Amino acid sequence: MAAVDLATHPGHLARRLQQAHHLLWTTMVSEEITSPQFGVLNALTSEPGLDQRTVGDRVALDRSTIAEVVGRLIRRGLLDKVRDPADGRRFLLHLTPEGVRVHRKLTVRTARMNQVFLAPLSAEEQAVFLTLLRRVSDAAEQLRHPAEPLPHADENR
Amino acid sequence: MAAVDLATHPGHLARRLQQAHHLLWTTMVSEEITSPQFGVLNALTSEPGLDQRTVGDRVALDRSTIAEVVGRLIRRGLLDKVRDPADGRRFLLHLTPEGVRVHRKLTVRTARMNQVFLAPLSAEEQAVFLTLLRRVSDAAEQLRHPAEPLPHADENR
DNA sequence: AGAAATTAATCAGTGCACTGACTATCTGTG
DNA sequence: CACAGATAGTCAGTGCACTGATTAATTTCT
Repeated sequence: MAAVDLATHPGHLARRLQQAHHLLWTTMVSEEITSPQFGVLNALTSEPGLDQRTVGDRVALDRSTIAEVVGRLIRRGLLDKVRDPADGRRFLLHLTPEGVRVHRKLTVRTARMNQVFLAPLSAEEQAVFLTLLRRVSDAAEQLRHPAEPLPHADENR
Repeated sequence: MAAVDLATHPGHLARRLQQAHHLLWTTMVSEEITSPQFGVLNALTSEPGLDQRTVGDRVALDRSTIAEVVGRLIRRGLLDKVRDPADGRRFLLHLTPEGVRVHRKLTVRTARMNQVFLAPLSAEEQAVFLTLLRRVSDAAEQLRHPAEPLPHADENR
């Protein structure tokens, strides 16, 4: 007995939301380029020449994952990376002309997809939804990089 | 030039929300048992003897993923599966005593974790947040199984 | 200048997630 | 009863995500 209702668990709903998004993305945006990959292209559109780690920060991909995503984009010829002459640890990333083209094409499609995705909500609800998503995500992000020593719950009180 | 703001993209925020949840889960609930694994234990707590596919439906895991998750839970001794004598295609799943014990322990911790996760929102905001998450996810789910107005189509409001 | 600490990136290992192909079993209709 | 279609589960392949260990380059602190 004592089973809980997963529909009241934000973590479960977060996973379902991502599944829903994945479904719409692959049908309405692209089967080749994924949403995180688009995020990388987008970051390098506004800030060309960023290093790998900083791009990861911009699109919320950790150092291991950003390496894989960048690798795939390079293999597809959408990106290239060169060692930073000023700091030999870094690789600087730039979009190729093809990368620019793909980003532009997908930007239009993602806009349409976002509309469909949020269509079940009214305009005001959509705004609230995005704000709440941001607030919860940002708050947890603070825990990862604690600005202050966080009140870590006592294990067995 | 034409870069978009990912903070307005629900898909990006959904991914960030899941990352946030993962962080809290591993620190506050368990490093061994994952959230989807808990979902499976929970489903079998309320409905023991379900077959694999149905459990997958309950916790939103597709047929491939549920197979892997179930495999891990069996390896950990929290679950066992037996062929359905009435239908040789199916495996029926049951919690082991250890599985019951783990589910009970984690249930308490997930409740605490959910509180922390949603703490940045007021009580009313939390309710709104969960409702909006459900509505968007459910709507996209309709697209997967093309809507057919059936009598019992609205199982759960 | 030289040792110590920091930082960027890689690698190995584990787990979730989806698709498409395949096997085995069951069901419905003629 | 037989066979076509549906269903449960597996398997191979790809991609995201996190951790911990390692390597190489840079910065900081004596």
